[in-house]
Amino acid sequence: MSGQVFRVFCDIVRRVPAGKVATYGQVARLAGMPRCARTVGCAMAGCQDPAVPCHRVVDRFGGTKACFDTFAPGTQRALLEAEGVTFRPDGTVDLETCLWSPFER
DNA sequence: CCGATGACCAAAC
DNA sequence: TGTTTGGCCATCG
Repeated sequence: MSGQVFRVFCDIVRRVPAGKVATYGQVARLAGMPRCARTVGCAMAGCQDPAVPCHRVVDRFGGTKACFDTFAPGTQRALLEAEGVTFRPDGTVDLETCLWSPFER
């Protein structure tokens, strides 16, 4: 919570409904910084705020392997599946079905 | 206190 | 059309 940008990211991630996922680039774009996708992940890893569903934020391909440092392997997937998010056979989130649209809620 | 790195993405060559 | 480099903010060392 040291920066205002950080706050913006949290606000956007917080408005992602259960059963939907958002990409780092999407969140960054909504925050007004299209090239600040890295900061989003960094902020999530550094903050880990319980009010911010970091597990609903995935990379552009729907992969969550990069989160193994913060989330144990399979933990994030279990949370998303519990919320109704569908996964592909390759272990990535089905963005075609569960990608969150910023225009809805 | 300063330098380097990082849960990434998109534009440019 | 594919590959490479740049960039943004925060956190770690």
